[in-house]
Amino acid sequence: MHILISNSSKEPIYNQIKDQIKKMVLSGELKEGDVLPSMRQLAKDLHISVITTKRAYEELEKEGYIYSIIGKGSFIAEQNMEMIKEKKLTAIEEKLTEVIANSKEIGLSLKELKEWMTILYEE
Amino acid sequence: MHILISNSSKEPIYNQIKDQIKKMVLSGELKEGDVLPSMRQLAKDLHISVITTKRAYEELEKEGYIYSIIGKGSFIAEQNMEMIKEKKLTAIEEKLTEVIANSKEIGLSLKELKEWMTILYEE
DNA sequence: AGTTGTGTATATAAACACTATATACAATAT
DNA sequence: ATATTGTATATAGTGTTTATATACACAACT
Repeated sequence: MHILISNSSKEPIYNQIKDQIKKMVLSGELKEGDVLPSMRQLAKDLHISVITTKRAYEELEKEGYIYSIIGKGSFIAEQNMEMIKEKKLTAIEEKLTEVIANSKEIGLSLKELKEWMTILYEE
Repeated sequence: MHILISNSSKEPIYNQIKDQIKKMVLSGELKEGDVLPSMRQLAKDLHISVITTKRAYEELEKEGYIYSIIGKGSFIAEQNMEMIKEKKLTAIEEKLTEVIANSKEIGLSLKELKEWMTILYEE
């Protein structure tokens, strides 16, 4: 369970924490039931305030990645992969719809759009 | 040339002005060379500061909708379709990049993405 | 030339949002 | 009981956004 933060990064600390934990969940490095460092411990390790780790964990909980229990600790939540996927798919569809609307406005063909996407995908 | 502002709106004043002028340009109500109210006159009419009208006009100029000449006034610019296209292309690229990032996270392949896009495009 | 009407630049104020914090409170484990 | 866990409240520091006053620069018109 290694979390690093960069003070020079423009990303806020709580976000750096969130991203790293999310990544570990998505990669399978962390699995359902796994214990996370306590807010206080993590705060001590990173030399930041408890409130900041609290914020990171709180948002991760809202997004369904972890859950916390007073007196016990914080844990990786049931991997509701389907749910996460669903959310991302919805987001993708929304953006894709906008992209297509914009493309049609300026007469960008489906073929051109696909070619562009291929280039971006492979970068 | 009627511009109205709402003080209760959450939209900033300079943006309300911008949007209304843009709309008139895009609808054809205002055409190349048409004279806009002077910054001072508009400020007086709307009971706001010149700096605010200045900001609206300034941004409209940056976006290519109008141009201003010291001592003369502000005018509707040549309708530069190319420029508008360029902007849309940039917007498309940004969204497409996000779409691809999201797709990779959940393992959506380029092929699947293309198929999806085809469906959305043809709807 | 002088006056008036244009747009412009600088420095500032006020409101708001965001990030991070200290400190005290509440529940659980031992 | 005591230590360890998460939680709630109130606050400080920072940066961004919105709007302003005031003085400057250029052009048109007597």
